[in-house]
Order: sequence, then structure tokens, then C-alpha cells
Amino acid sequence: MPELPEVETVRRGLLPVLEGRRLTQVRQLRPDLRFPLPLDFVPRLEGRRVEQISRRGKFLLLHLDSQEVLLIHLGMSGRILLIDDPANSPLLPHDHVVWRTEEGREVRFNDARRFGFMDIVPAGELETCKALANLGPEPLGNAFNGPVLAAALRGRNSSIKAALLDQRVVAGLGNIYVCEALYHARLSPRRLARTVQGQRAERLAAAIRDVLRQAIAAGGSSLRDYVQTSGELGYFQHAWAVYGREGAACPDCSCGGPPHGGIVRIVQSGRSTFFCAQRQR
DNA sequence: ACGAGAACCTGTTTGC
DNA sequence: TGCAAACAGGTTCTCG
Repeated sequence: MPELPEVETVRRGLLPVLEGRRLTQVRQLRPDLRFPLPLDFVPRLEGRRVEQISRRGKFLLLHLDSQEVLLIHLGMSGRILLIDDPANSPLLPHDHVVWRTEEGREVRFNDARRFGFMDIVPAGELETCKALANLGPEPLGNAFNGPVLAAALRGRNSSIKAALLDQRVVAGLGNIYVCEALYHARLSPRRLARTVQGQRAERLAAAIRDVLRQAIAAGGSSLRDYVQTSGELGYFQHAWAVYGREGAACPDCSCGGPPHGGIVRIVQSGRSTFFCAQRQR
């Protein structure tokens, strides 16, 4: 579920509940998620005030008044659930961490597959901590553009699809938005990454930004309709051009759909890729 | 050193 | 209908 737009949507949903609020009670229901949690996970959080909630790539960052930061990665199936009435809301299967605020509300981290993880690091070490140190530029930040992307792809012998999934190249893309961005940039997912230079890199950087911006806008609109920050995909899933649309006609070319054209599914490094072989070169 | 594939988990969907 | 296989939005480790 969670690529950059979904994590950003969760962040915005958490703001009214957590930002500026004190964590009066923290419950840790198991010792580990994907990795072991810090042994003093609960005491380092309990009683702390959340001063700010930010995001870096796919990481949620809760900045605490103890000058520490709680890092949360949702992995594949991680969800953040907002509970207004904890007394009448029993724990669900796979609820792993529960934060209660002084207002009596709860925020729960639920993750069936447990690919998600958390850590607590001193604020001063945030940029250099293991989780964030190797992340590439924020695609929606000022430091990301065609030349920067081209430089990151230079010399790369993998497919452009695999390169964009590498968080060191650019932070926050996952399988869905890589497919979508390559479609909008008219680049084949099989193209060698190092051949994406100049105008092609310019087109791709622009496509990445456009796709992410639109997805965030769609996720944001769904938040107004749902009480819970469930982490579900927002309306943007209805706007996918290629992802999950194997066999459909390409929405923006005259390939005419199957059997001679349309969206095809291939497997690259073990993961599904969707694209239009006519439009993407 | 680099890139592809396996591994890590559990739930849901697909196909025989 | 029932069961097994395939598949899922991510990251990290191993192996060639």
C-alpha cells in the first residue's frame, strides 16, 4: 500500500490527532516488527509530546520534545488506524503498537505481514542514521530535477524500472508509481537506466513529480471522506494508466489494445511491470 | 562491485 | 465448492 503519496496522506491524517499532543500511554504488543524494536521503545515515547510530523521518502518522522525522532516505515501492509473511542474498540489482529493521546484517542500501527519497522534516533543523527543516510533526493523537493536524475542513473546497467525502485536514486517511489511515471515519460521499463539522460531524464523527472502530486491530491481528497487514516489507497487508484490494467487499451495511444497492442504485464526482478510497448520506448 | 533472485510474513485472489 | 498456487503497494541478504 504505501509509496510516497500514501505515506504523505497518512502524515496529513495524523496531524490533527498527534501534532502538538502528548503520548500518555504507549503499548508495544510484540518485541519485533521486521527488526527488533529498541529495548526501551516504550519509555522513550511515553510522556513525550509530538512537536512535528514530517516525511522522508516512505518514512514517517515523529519529532518528539525529547530531541528524538520516531521513524516509522509501513512496509508492504502497514496501516495507521485512528481510534476515537478506544474503550469500545478492541484490538484487531496484527495491531502491534498503540499510542494513546491525552485527548483519549488512540493511534494504532497494524501490519499483517510485518515488513514494516520503527526506530528511535536522536534528532541530531536523523540525516546520518542507517535508515535515512542513503536515501536519494525527495522527488517533490527543489533538489530533484532532470540533471540530478540523469547523474544518479549514469553508469547504471540495470533496467530503468529497477533503478527507480532503488531508494538511493530517488526516495519514495514504489512499484505502482514507477510504472505510472515511466508510462507518462514514454520510456520503456526495460530500457537501460544509463541511457536515460538529457531530455529523457528531464521528461522522467517531470513525470515522477506530476504523478506523485496528482496521487497526493487524490489521497488528500479521500481523507475528507474517511474518519480513519487507514492508509487505504485514495481515489488515485482509479486514475492509474497502466498499473494492474493488463489487457486494457492504452489510454493515450492508438495501439488499439490486444492482441496487437495495449497494456502488457512483464516480470522484472521478480515484480510485475505494466506498460504499453507501443507508446513506451 | 554490481545486479538478479531469494527471503522475510500473512492475507486475498485466481485457477484448476 | 474446495483447495492450492499465485500474487500483493518493500527492503535486505546472498549468490553468481
